[in-house]
Amino acid sequence: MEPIDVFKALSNKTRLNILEWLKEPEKHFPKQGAHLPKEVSYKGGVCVGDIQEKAEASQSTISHYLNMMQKAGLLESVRYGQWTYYRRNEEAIRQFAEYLKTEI
Amino acid sequence: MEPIDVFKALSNKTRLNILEWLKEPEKHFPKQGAHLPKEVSYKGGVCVGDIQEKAEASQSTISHYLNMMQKAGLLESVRYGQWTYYRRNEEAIRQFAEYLKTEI
DNA sequence: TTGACATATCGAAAAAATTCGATATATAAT
DNA sequence: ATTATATATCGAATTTTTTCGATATGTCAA
Repeated sequence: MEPIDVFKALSNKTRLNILEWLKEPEKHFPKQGAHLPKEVSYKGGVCVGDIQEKAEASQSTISHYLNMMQKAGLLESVRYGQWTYYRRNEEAIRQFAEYLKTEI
Repeated sequence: MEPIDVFKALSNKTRLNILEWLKEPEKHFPKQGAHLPKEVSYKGGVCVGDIQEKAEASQSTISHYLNMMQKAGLLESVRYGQWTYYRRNEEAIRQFAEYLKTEI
């Protein structure tokens, strides 16, 4: 987890929004999980299409953003069938906040 | 203090270094304060030239960086004669770390 | 197996950030 | 006044980021 990549990932309003939305997925994505079979229920994950719709950018842009945020360590993803669900990587985020507090 | 501006300011290795160096100015800038009259002694501030020398970038680039970091709220500056001293804005940095911990 | 849908990847145009040297401004020293 | 020094600002070239539409890949349903 390179701090610089995290800072870059967070220096964009849309990406920052996505991270905040994913703190309370059920609040910001009322329809979330519609495609998820109950038995797997990827806790808190939201599919790309739902995120795209809310973020109002093109599909490729959002896909790119999510990939960037995942590489930075902020998000993690799981694929179920044709859907990819993204959720926050809380442990990594916590670590980053800790790093910021102690090192910066 | 716009979080996005802070994230942008921090998404560059040189600027991140500067912020860290300024945590312990006497350690990283042994000659610091050489120009400062004792009676004013701008606690912990380091002049642009010293920062530039250590950062190994052009004078205009460093001046630009410092200005950017100040606008973001990370640094504050005072001018004494022909020298401008920059130091960390600890209160703003603390606030930012707090924001990150609670909002992100 | 064909068609529909979700997401990822590609390639390119536009916008923004990086970085420099040159120059301007301000102060200090002679 | 002139000269030297420190920093800021300007203008431009280069690099990186943003953002899109088009296309590829993978999965599901009929």
